[in-house]
Amino acid sequence: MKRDTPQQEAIRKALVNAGRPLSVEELFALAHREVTGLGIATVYRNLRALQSEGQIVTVDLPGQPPRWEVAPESHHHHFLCLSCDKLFEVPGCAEDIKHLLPAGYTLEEHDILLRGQCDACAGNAPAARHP
Amino acid sequence: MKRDTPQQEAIRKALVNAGRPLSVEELFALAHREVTGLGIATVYRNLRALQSEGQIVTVDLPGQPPRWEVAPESHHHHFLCLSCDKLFEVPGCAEDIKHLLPAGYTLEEHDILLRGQCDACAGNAPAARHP
DNA sequence: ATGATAATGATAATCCATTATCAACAACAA
DNA sequence: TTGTTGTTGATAATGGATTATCATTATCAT
Repeated sequence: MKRDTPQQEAIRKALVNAGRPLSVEELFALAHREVTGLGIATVYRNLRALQSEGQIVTVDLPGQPPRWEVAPESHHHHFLCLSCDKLFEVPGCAEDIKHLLPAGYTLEEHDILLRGQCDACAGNAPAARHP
Repeated sequence: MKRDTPQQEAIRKALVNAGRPLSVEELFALAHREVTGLGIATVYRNLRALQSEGQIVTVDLPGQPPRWEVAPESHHHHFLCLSCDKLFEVPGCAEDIKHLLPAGYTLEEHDILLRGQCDACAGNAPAARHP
């Protein structure tokens, strides 16, 4: 029977509190603050578990290992900061992507990835806005 | 001094003739038709060489090894067929992606990836349109 | 409080894509 | 034609992320 552990809770809460997709490394660092001695294997294990429970989903980026976010409630895309390498959720969508579709092709899914400087790295924000 | 070889030419021509980004596997299969005995290491070697010459660029897809296309002349994005796994170039861009950008963030780059059925797989095309 | 056993942490093993190695081959200047 | 040496093909090695293993620990129904 399933059991609750501090490790599980630390990992789940880190994802929820972050409010943005986390890499395994980010997640490990955050959860490790709560549970000293946390092992990386436990992070991977619990990520898989949370995924199969439908609580979280992977965010695949070009040329990078996947990140993880809480199962989204609404359609959105992502912004990757080229300075701090943090990934952010951006709500909404670009309507006119459908105009890109060549004749004869059918569209089922799409991804949009924006890259640049996040507010903190662009110098527009107080420090530690995204801890 | 640099030397010309049938392997080099087969690899470069396969990319040019394909008219769309190719994976290493696709490229290897195509070039192997021209040069029997072609080794996979030669494919990787020549891809790197063509890249450093600026003739080709990588196309990074989420969760997949990179593909390769001839250095683009104009801004474009890509369409991935969920049936045949071929990647196609789609010209143009979605103008209103800039509206996605949160306040305080600055945009430097963006990627758009469409997914669905290509014309051949959607049943709209004669066979072998994209050999 | 205790026993059954799920979960953990350390780390070895695996998986895949890519790169390094090196003997054999082949391009090409002379 | 020949010598130099850039290139190739086969394959071992590498690198990085993820998974498996297993002894130990900790949860929780009883």
